[in-house]
Amino acid sequence: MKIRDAAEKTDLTEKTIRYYEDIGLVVPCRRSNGYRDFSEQDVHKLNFLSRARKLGFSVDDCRQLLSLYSDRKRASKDVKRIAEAHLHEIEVKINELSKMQETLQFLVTNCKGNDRPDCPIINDLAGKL
Amino acid sequence: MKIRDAAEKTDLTEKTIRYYEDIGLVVPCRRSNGYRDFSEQDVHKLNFLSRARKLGFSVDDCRQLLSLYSDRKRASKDVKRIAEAHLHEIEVKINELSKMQETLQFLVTNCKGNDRPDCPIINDLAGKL
DNA sequence: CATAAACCTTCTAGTAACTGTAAGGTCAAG
DNA sequence: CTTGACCTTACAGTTACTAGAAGGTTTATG
Repeated sequence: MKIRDAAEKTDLTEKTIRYYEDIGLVVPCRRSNGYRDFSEQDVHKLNFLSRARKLGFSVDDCRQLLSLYSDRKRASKDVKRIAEAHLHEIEVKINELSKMQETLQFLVTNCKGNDRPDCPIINDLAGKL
Repeated sequence: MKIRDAAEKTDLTEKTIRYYEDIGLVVPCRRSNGYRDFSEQDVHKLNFLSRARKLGFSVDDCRQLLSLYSDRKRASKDVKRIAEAHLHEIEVKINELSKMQETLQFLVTNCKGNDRPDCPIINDLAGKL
């Protein structure tokens, strides 16, 4: 299967698929003309990557997950460990963003948003209270 | 004031401050020996940047905010517009992360995390259900 | 059959916002 | 006078791609 079809089947771009080959994640065979030839197996892996990335796993996490995916003797605790670590990162990010959101919402609400210069947002950023 | 002191007063690293000079955000004078010499004004601006970055504004947003900060004739609506756009981005990110969190939490909860290979996380990523 | 469109290839550079490291100049203290 | 703390620049690396250029191959059309 050529790269375009692989891209369509996996909801990845051709660029991304080539990139994943570059970094050694999924390396397809080549035809005699030099074109990449993706097997069903390759497409499965790309789909796996596509889904894992959409859950926010880093490419490095994906590499490990893909290795576990291909390992019939894997221990589910190894998978779970990676997922839990990622879950923790997500929680941390959500907390950070929520704090920003709260502060910003307060400032925006109190900003009149008119043609005058006085602005609680600027004041806050300037450290003036 | 030398860069080390500026860094301490603004909760930025020296690297970051040099970077901000590189991209033209805060450009201090130089002493005869080539050392940077930060004025109080410079430190105010760096502090402004430090706070804006901590609220998640992009460096590009910061550039605009800094310009508005220095503009006595600014209209608060210009500031508010930037802040609202950023607030919206934050909301979008939180929503994305929350979805990931929900899915991942479900999968992690259902993974036994033992030495056996069967794993709902891997199954989900593989598209098997 | 020629050619043009559609597809494929590699390579380099750019993105965001820094961080790390190396090589080297300056200055105050002992 | 030399040691150590501080300063400088410059270049590479980080993440995960994306854009674009230059060019080879295949397929469809006139």
